[in-house]
Amino acid sequence: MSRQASDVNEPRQRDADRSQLAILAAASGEFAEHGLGGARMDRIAERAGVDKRLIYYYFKNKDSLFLAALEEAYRGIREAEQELRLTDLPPEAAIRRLTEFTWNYYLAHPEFLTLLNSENLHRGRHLEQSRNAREMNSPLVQTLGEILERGRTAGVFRGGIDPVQLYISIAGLSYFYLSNNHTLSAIFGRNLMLPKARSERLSHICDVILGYVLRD
Amino acid sequence: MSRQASDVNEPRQRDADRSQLAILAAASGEFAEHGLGGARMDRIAERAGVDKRLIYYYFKNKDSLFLAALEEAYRGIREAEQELRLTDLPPEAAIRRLTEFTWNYYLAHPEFLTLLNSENLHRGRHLEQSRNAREMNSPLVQTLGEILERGRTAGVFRGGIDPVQLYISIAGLSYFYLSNNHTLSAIFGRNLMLPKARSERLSHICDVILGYVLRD
DNA sequence: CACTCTATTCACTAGTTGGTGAATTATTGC
DNA sequence: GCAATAATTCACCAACTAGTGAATAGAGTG
Repeated sequence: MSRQASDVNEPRQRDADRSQLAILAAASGEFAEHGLGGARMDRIAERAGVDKRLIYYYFKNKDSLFLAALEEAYRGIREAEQELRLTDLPPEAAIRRLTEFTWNYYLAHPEFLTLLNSENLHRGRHLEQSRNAREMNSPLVQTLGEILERGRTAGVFRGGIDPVQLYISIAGLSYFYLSNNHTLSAIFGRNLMLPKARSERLSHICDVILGYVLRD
Repeated sequence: MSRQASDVNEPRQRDADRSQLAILAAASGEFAEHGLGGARMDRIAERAGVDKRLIYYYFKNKDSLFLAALEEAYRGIREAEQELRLTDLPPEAAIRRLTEFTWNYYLAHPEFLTLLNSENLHRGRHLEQSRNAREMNSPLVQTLGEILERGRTAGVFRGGIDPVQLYISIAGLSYFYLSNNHTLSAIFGRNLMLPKARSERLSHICDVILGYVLRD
């Protein structure tokens, strides 16, 4: 951001970068736990160990802070996805890996799910103002398209699959289970977060997705 | 609730039933639009055309009101599902019908989705206190189990399908697309709510689900 | 018609809540 | 070492917000 961290580890009193990062992390947690409406600026300040005024100094207001947290969340998952190196894998392995990764990432980052839910509750009005939202996410669709094309020409995948539809399905099968696990566990009377239930879910998802893309 | 409506249509000044229903409907809308934290009791009163005090008279407090709205939402979808008469249909047609119904119901009742999202944000703490949540939803799992069994013995479905997993997948494929349509539309740079996109989605979902349940 | 109960309204508050003006201190460039 | 600038703190507020006490007015009953 503004200044480079010095290589010596002397405890600095002032550190713009660290403050901003602390605020962003605190905001992520707070927004994820309480939603945009339920999040409290005072609480974010406290969590970040920073005076509340500083939040407004670096991030204009609550909505801008929310957008910053949201963009950071997308950056996180897309960065992790890039590291999968799906283009180096055979088509079927690539799809399986993406599916498993998506499940595991959501599982490890529940704040990503609730952040997205909040943004959708507000009709995507924050993301609308973000100019780098689309370009941050388009590589994924392109990679997926290439995998599908490779699979099709190799004769292992069926043709005519829309990469966007497929990605939404891969994501949705994990997302819904994890995001709604409390209501689902309640209405079905069984704890869906037990290790056994979770592994059964992942294998079910893989069955569904691979059963769809693979040529019969 | 407390009193029967008279069969004549004279405009009554006082009507406990009508007030409660109006409050519940207004609460549903308000909670769905703003979430639990963002919902305003004053606004609910205004939407219901009722003094705010009346809300507390009939529904203790905000949380109880939210639970009431939530239970009402579940009652709505489960009631509609019962009317599908899935047990009268051949297995494949039944699954297709349930899948299409789920999509269409979510599409027509977006408040159902956001209400559930809110409840999950709050870790299902309202639904936990509801003692009729499970029994309201169990018939669906039973029906689905019967359909799967019929399909399997008829040789058209594969075996070993968990009805809960399948229902979560059927629901999830529609839910995620519709609930997160704003962020998805933004990051993929294409309007997912256009009629063409919607019909493509439904047909994709049917392909995925039926491709999974049908024996190869 | 009076009486009782229920439905509804009115006035009010204690505690928040997002946001800000202005002072203050550390850091950095000169 | 001295300005200038950036980072941080402090005190404060107007608008809200869930919730309540108490008064009031219909509706059914005898």
